[in-house]
Amino acid sequence: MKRWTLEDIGKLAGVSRSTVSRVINDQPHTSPAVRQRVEQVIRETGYQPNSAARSLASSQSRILGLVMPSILQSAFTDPYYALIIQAISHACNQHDYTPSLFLFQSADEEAKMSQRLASSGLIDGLIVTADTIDSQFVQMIQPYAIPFVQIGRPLRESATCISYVDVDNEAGAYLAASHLIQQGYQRIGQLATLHNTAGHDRDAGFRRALLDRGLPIDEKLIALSSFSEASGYRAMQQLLTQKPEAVFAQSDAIALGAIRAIRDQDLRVPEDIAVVGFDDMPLAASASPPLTTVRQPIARAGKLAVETLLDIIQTSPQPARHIVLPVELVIRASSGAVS
Amino acid sequence: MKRWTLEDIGKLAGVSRSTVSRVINDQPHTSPAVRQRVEQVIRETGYQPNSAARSLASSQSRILGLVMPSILQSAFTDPYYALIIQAISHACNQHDYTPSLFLFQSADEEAKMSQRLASSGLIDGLIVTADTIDSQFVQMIQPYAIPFVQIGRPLRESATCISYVDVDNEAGAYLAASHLIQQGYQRIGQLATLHNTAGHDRDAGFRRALLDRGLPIDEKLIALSSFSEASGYRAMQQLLTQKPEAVFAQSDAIALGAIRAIRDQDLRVPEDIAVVGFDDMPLAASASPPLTTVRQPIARAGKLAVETLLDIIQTSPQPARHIVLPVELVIRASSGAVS
DNA sequence: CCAAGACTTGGGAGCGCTCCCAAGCTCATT
DNA sequence: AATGAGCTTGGGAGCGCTCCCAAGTCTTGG
Repeated sequence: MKRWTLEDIGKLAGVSRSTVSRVINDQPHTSPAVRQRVEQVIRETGYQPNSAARSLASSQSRILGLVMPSILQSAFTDPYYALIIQAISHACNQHDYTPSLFLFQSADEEAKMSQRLASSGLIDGLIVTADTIDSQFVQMIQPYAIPFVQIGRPLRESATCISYVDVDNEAGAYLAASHLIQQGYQRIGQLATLHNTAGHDRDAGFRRALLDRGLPIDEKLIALSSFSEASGYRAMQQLLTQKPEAVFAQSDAIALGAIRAIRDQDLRVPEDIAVVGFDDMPLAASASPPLTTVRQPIARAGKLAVETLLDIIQTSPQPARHIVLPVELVIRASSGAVS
Repeated sequence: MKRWTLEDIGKLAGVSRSTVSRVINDQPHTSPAVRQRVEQVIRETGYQPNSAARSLASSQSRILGLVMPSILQSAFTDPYYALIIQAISHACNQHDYTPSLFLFQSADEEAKMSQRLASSGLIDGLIVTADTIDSQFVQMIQPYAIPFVQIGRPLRESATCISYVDVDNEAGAYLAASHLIQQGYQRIGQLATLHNTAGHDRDAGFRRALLDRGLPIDEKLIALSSFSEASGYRAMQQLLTQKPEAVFAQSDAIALGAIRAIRDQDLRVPEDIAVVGFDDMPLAASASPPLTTVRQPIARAGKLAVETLLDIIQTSPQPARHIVLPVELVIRASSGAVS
């Protein structure tokens, strides 16, 4: 299969390479007849412009990088990441950008790669999933001019100058806890994680709902987990000693682990203990019983992250963009509600 | 942050750009003293070579593409894909290649992109997860010179000229079914998928084990599923009407769905029905009960796919490489074994 | 009719690097 | 002493494209 160049196509169509370039880049100032002739030759030859030459001449690669810092490594099988990656990939396809992936195994690797990602011209911009409390990656790339968007809220101290796309975690947890309270439950536990800002915000929303409804906050009803099914199982086993009537789990994976722990004690969901999750993963609706959960618009977040990044690349970095997407409560059987 | 060029670094170090190029590319014929001087200037300036210029001049991008055809779209949250992607990404990092991702939404998109992927110089090679029966993507790129490796066995007709990395699915299913037979079970069901070659091979191994041990194959004990937990649940519900004593599920996700269906009927695993899966996903060991399963070396497969592709890129496409990785049976509680 | 502006086209130059060959120096062998 | 081989260094050229400006043609308004 022959590699054609602009010059080749120009000769075949009887025009210059400049004209061919104008045609493939949809620029004005080419007559319709000439345009048609060039497009015909392109179709017949299967010509594809050389990516490296385009990048070098135009100073942009049309490649976006998706970065996952090393501390997310063990959580990577959580469906949340598959859904985010899928949404980002599809959005890139829509906009004629290529997504590339940077999954790091160590902080050293991150330090080594950050400079190269920011300076080599390999990528036009970055999407960073870095709402974890102790990730340094964003700090490392900030001195450079490379455009980036964070998925998840940054810490408050740096939030003003960092563009991010987040979901309203606090409101979601508030909805979940309020729903359980409205169902009449008083001893409401939480399976919480404090590794990232999402975890903190969900914890805050849970606490606010209890306070707003005049319920006391019993710290013994809050067990720490990480965002995995197995970790949720262990945390729920611990929480069962406190005899909660209901439990809010900060993610669906945690919720499924909690359900498994409850059933392993021959208790029933929701008859003995009601459960609410957060995410509305594909698995939630088909769980036993179907899971009441807070739906976060993951696909939408991924899409918006790409679009926000392209906006930054194409217009200007300032002002920083802060997008917080609404969540909604999806009531199914696990909370004992009659829906 | 200034963008430095080879010329800049050469001037600062008092050498030509050719010498700087030789230093950053680890080429011989540069004196140690000069090398050191250049490296010092590089450290002080933070110089990063421009990727597009390198690609254009050297005719290689050092970017590998990972392709997932559109029919895998709905299965993408299966942890198998996260693990494969993670392994591929890490192997790319080790070899100083950048992974890029092509998740397609339609066959049209695939057709449109195949030519560009194969011809634009954007990527040096492709890894294709395309063992599904009706994927056309591999056929579309074959006329081009682009190096590629398939993950999963191709159909027999095209197997000789396509390089692939697979696991021994047939042997794995044989082990699983044999284990159940050795436990004394006679009415052994299967939750099967026939969408891809892995599914076919696992079905073949299951059948061969039964035949080898003189057990009849009862087609009513084989229910069709796809590779998801929910689909496994539904298929198991169907299979329960046939009263199996044990069941081999072609993946861990299917097995977890089967376990849930069994428990929803107030039956116990393994006391009432034994279950064996395939994959050894992170979830398998921590399931209730811990899942007996066939471990496939996903991380190893992903790594080998990258290394095989680099070998093809760096040496030659022929002969095609066929790598089949061994699997192993991991005995836990779900099959009723005393381990 | 003339001048100015808009449209169309082509060619020079540059983007930042790698590849390749020429030139110079040093060392070893005859 | 002369010659050849090996090492080191530098500069020309090219990779394939985009950007920019010059030149030519056509249209419109005064």
